[in-house]
Amino acid sequence: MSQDSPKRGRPPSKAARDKALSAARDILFEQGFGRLSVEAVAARSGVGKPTIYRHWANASELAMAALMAGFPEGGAEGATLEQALVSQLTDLVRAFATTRGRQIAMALATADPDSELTRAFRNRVILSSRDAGRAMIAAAVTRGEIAAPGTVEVVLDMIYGPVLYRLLAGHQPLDDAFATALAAEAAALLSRPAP
Amino acid sequence: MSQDSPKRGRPPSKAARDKALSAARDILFEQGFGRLSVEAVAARSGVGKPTIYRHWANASELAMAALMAGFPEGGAEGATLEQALVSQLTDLVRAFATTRGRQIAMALATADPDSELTRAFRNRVILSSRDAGRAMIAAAVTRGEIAAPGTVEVVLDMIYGPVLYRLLAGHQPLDDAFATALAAEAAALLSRPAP
DNA sequence: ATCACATAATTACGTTACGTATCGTAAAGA
DNA sequence: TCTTTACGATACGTAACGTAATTATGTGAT
Repeated sequence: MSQDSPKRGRPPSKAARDKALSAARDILFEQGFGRLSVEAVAARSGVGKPTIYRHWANASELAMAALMAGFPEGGAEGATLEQALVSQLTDLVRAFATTRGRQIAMALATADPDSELTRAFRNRVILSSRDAGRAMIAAAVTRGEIAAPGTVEVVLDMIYGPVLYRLLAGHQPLDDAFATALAAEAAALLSRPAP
Repeated sequence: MSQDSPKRGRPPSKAARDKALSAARDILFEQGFGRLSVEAVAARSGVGKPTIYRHWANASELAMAALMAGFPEGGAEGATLEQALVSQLTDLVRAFATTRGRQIAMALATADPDSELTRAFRNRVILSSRDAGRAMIAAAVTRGEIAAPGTVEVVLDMIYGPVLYRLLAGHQPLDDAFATALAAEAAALLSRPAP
């Protein structure tokens, strides 16, 4: 499908799209989410405002698109579950601990939850690590390293939820030490023999 | 301290403050966070705009103040750790699952993290349940119901983080069933014998 | 080559909300 | 009464919104 019309008229300029995204990213890093407006991106990039609105519905979606590019994949490697978790959670925590992290949280919270781009953003930023984690747990179960947990989805929530929690609540630091401790605690609990 | 001046001049009107808060809450529930503006609150409440700015720095702070009132306390009761957790997490999940929940997340993400009111909000909404949880775990340890976990703070993150995680990421439902499953999984993992 | 068409950039517009300043009025203590 | 402080009303300049009209430009079809 989607071979309906072999393209009539002037094609959308990938250059304009990239210039807008790049300007949005610059503004996000330099001035933060609050300063990101469609007008500012238009002014900085030289791309016309209507063109930006042709690509994204509002500033939140533009922000998400800009933040999505260059976000690390969720995968990780390691011989044991704990090693794999440490590696993955360290990457994740580092990505969130930068200025980018709070901006991502803002974009997530602000954006329309049902939007197409919001879903893509969640898949890329939130759920990819989660999927990798699901595979890691399955592998550990097959290895006999841990017993199968009662509800895998809930266990995944317990592993990845804390990262967002610390970012938003800010009650405790979000750093490498936390990533290590979280991986260790999760692995330790899961490694205990099931009754 | 703070007996500096035994009050000169016209005292701030508690009535005006309450009217503004109540109007803000109404707008939040009827139209959501995006529609909450200082102007709208002023128009709806009859309170002057400058008066509102005298009380709160911006719309986010006003929203937090409005949301803070009427949020459930974090406490919970139960003979076993799991029972207490089920009760507490059900309350928490219900509070977040309503429209209010997403608005709270938005206010949290949007507001200045260092603001005075933001800290108060976090204490009230986020950390009170966490503190109750810490007590519940300590009690369960003393009862011999569970072994002492490696890092209590991390375990608390693993219990309460998932709620915010599901709210923001939206990958899985945030409902009573989830509260029950989360409590069960946490209690089951903690109840396993330490190696 | 020329036509039809979709997109580009520019410009302008009406709207909403911002946060501040000024004003005269109202309520308290001195 | 006088002083002080907060009140409501109003007005202001600024910023950004999202849309429309316009002209220019690049591409496939005729």
